[in-house]
Amino acid sequence: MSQEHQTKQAIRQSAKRLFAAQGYHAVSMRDIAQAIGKQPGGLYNHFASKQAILVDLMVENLKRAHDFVIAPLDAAATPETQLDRFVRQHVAYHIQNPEDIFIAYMELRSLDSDGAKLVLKERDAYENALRMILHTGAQNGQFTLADPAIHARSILAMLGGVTVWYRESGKQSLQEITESYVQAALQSVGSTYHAQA
Amino acid sequence: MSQEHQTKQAIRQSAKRLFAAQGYHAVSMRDIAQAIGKQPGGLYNHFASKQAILVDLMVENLKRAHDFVIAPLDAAATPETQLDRFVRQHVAYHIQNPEDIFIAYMELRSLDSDGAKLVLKERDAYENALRMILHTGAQNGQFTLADPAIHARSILAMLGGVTVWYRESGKQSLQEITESYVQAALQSVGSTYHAQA
DNA sequence: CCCAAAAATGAATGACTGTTCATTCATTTC
DNA sequence: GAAATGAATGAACAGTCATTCATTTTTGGG
Repeated sequence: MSQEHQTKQAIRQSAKRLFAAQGYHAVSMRDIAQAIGKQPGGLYNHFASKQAILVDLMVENLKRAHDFVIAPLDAAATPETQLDRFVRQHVAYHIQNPEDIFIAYMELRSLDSDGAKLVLKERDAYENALRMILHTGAQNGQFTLADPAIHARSILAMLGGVTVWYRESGKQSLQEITESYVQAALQSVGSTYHAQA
Repeated sequence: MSQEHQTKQAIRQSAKRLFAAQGYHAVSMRDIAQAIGKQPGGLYNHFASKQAILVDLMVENLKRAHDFVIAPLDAAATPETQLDRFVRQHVAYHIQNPEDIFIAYMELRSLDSDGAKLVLKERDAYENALRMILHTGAQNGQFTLADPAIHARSILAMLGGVTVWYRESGKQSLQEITESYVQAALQSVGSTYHAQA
């Protein structure tokens, strides 16, 4: 049983690394098998198809992101504090899981219709949490924004760039980058709240 | 001669549409040929390879973006006005050329080393123009930002989301979306400048 | 120690890949 | 009207793709 898990986990890890580096369609089952020192046929003892590996990676990623970013938020805190904490955790998760994040952004279109349904359900739950923070903040007057949905997407798109930036930047520390993003996110919704690390 | 251009342009258009919809590796030369009602072998009368088609699309896109967004900027204007105009033109170009933009973001890794050199040269010229605006604004005190380079990338990443957002949003007009992005971009660098459409 | 179940093998399958090429066709140039 | 030019054809090439499967090997529990 631990043997089974070992191989299955090795497949996950290798597939994740290869999909992130080259893209789903550019990676073959032979590549994945070779990366773990096995024959391609054996992969089908653990996953029904190449597509099933991709779906597994994307769904598991979104569940872990939700547990790490959304679940710990204090519903009783102010919207500014919630947004502050959201950005910090979101950025931290991005930095800690660059390959998962890259795959999540790039390989949505490589999903077939069944897989897309599962993945999008998880993604919507995540986005909706941010929308609610902005919505509440706008209602209470702490935020200045025309539409919570569009600002939520704008913030997520902005934060999505952190992976690329962090990789290419040598000079900035993770803390400096995080503070910049917290500042940019808070200012983008017109908040005068001062970030607290 | 016009016959040649007709077919070559038809290849460009079909390849652009297919690459944007399915991704470079998911599209075959047969798919492109079929889309223009020709045989696959004939494509090689106009492009040396599949890779050459991708490079052609990406380089031409960046040259057109530069002509449309960067070139018209008034170097004598204030950084706030320049950033305002940059965002408007940038967003407009994104909305008007969603397929080019999608390919530019997604298919960088599908380039071989020769093609990547050509494409990245064009991209750097574009990014550098925004960096200079932020740099000048920070020096003159109109902007509040720790690092022009990181804020430039953060803005570009934020604006990059406009294509996805615009496609999925039914309620917001292009003008409303543009104003939101101008506001978000200006606020993200701490400017108190009021956008003027 | 045995035996059932799981895992791995390695060859085979048919379909699809980018690319080449001899040939044909249409159009333009002398 | 002949010669030249470039575009299009459609078959063929060698290679790769995801997947299947009969077979062998490994494993863990009674």
